[in-house]
Amino acid sequence: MRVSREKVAENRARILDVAGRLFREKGFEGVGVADIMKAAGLTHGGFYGHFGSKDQLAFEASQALVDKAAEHWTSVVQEAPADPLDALLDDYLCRRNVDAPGKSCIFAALTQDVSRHGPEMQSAFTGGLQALAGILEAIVPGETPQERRRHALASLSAMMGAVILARATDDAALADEFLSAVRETLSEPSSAA
Amino acid sequence: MRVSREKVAENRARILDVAGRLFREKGFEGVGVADIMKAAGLTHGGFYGHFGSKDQLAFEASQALVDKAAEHWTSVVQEAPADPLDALLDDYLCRRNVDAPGKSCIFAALTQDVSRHGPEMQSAFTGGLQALAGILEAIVPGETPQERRRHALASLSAMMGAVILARATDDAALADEFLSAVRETLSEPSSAA
DNA sequence: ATTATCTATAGATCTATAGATAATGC
DNA sequence: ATTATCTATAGATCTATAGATAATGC
Repeated sequence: MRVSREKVAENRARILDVAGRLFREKGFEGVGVADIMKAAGLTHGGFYGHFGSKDQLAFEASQALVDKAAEHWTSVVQEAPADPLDALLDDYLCRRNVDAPGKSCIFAALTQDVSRHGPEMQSAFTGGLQALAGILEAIVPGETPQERRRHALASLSAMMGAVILARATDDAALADEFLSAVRETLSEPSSAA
Repeated sequence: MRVSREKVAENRARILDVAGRLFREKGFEGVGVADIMKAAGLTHGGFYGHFGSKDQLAFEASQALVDKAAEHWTSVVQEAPADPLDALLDDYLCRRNVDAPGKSCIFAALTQDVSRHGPEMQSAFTGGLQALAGILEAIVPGETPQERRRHALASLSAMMGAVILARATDDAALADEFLSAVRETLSEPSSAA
């Protein structure tokens, strides 16, 4: 059952896409190659024609999601030139984001998994974090570049921390409190101090 | 090879202790029952005399670590009545904490794993997060209880977010920046605003 | 006699590979 | 003829259990 060259590229892209979703939902170790291929509508054995190993897929899918996150943040900021920080906070700190890990930020879903992985994966995450920090530096309050850098990294920690904690509780009210607490704290100009 | 009743209790406690360390280091799915028992100096099969399943061990070990975290925070705060918030920030946002996940805060190590688990585990986490939030509420700046509550949840998000992100990067300078950014932002009284 | 632990293994699952199959593309 | 996918399976690993072993505690 050979397929056209175009279909091959399509299949590879679909495997990457499905893997990105399942990894974010279940973690790298919570999903197998067979699960991914089945969700992509292909057979288990066909996987190794596209990727050398599950680890290589995990790396490529993660790199793609890291890049996608930076692109998404850039577009959210560009589409709201009047109040880019508020737009970003609204976009990130929302229930939809908390409830759909398979469709949202890789950092909120796989950071702890990545910290247990090898240096390639951590290098991809480092690049993504620097990119997001750079976007924030340009829009957070602060008198000096140092102040804005510090504020950007603290904001990044709080935003991702809030979503990560909100997902781990079965108390919906507490989850919402995490989101709104960070939302309100970061949108106050005085919090830059 | 039967052992004394006292030894049995000791063995059970050691399994829990070793499991708590290995789970924090490698995640719930990254370590097996055999690994845990070997690290505890016992054989694989003996496990099921102490716990009904791996999942039950994961729950009991997590509950114990959640309780331990709240006790630790309480003692840190009590030992520095002059500046409890600074003491807590110093204790939490440090390299030793980042570098030794097996010995430090369960929330910084297993929160994303827990968000993929069942409601019992999430319930244990919820209780722990409320306890830590309560400790923070008493020591963060803020005029009203609402303001302190909000500040406590935002601080919790930033503290845990910083350690989680610091662990996922291979760039030691960036990791330190996350820690110091949150450290400095949260210790400034004006940041409560 | 009871029972905590050990030895051995069943049964399921997971990654990866080998060879067969069948449609594309020279 | 080439090659992307499929079928089938090897080999490793993981959870859990059954029966044997040997030291405790009535």
